[in-house]
Amino acid sequence: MYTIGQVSEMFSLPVSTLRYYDREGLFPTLKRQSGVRRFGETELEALRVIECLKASGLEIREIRQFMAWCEEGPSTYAQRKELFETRRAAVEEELARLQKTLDMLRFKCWYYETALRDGNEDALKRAVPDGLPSEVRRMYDNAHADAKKEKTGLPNAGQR
Amino acid sequence: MYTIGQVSEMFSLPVSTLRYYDREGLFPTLKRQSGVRRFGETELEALRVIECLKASGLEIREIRQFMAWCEEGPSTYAQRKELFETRRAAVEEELARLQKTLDMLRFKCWYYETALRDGNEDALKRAVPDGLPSEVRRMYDNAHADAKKEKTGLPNAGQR
DNA sequence: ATAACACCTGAACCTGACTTCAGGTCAATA
DNA sequence: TATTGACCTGAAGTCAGGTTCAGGTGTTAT
Repeated sequence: MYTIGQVSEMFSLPVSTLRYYDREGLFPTLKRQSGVRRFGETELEALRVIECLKASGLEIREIRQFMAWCEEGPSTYAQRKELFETRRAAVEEELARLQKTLDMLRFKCWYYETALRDGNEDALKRAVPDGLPSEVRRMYDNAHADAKKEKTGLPNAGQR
Repeated sequence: MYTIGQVSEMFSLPVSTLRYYDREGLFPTLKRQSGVRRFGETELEALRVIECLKASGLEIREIRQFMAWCEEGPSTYAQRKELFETRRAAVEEELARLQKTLDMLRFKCWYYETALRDGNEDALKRAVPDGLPSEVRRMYDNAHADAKKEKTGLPNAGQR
């Protein structure tokens, strides 16, 4: 059993955030000893799942819903499974999106390396996009290909 | 040359967002004809870069800084290059983080598929983690390996 | 016993990124 | 000519996800 301070250390999360999660109903099974929260294995695993679902783009209130389903028992297996399948698809899309972002960034890195060497963008501006080295051209093309974007609900896939 | 409405269509962004970006100084070269914004190729490319930098975790004010550097000419090549290199590293880390998230999600999908088939979690709870099929075990282990997290500044890597 | 320390609460506050609102301009069509 | 539709502005509002604050409790080292 751990105190809030220990859990804060273990997960590198501010104590205030853990209290906020609790207030939001993310630890339905959390117990107290004379007012003090005691975190057990259940809560640690819950926290892992919370971080995972948050990274997958879920909002706090939806995570609370999931935790409520867990409390309800076997009758909600189907909903929980569906939730994770939806999240998996969302994260797979997000990965593809980030790959594209990465190609744009790599292209820009190459671009400014070259500009810095040349001292200006003159040759560069003439070369883009048809006179680019083939590997650079690949990045450029991938970065500029606009895929129809779907809203997958990944508002916070990164973490502060 | 395009109107704000056309650009809104092309990028699937609300008109209000484009005006907000303009207000925030993200289109330093944007011209107007009798009060009406006219977006040219420069602005479209700027918008592509904005979306890329946003996806990489940059805040609006830092994107504005970058746009200002672009206006300043060759003397800022080094800063711009460094910015993109930092962003590339951040996105590479984020990709790794998302991969781990994905393994957790895949594990949970398998878990609830099994629970749904069994009607309960009894056998499952006994199997985790040592009695898991090897592929599932791999996901579980990767998902539960805690890497030291660095703050890479990717607060909004997903998009609404 | 008194100070230090880690915990507690409810309420107010903060931030970033938009969005909405109220009121107005302008060009083209019915 | 009058109405429609797309544009404009500055200011205020919204929302999620925390964080901070003021004041209080309880257990352990000096």
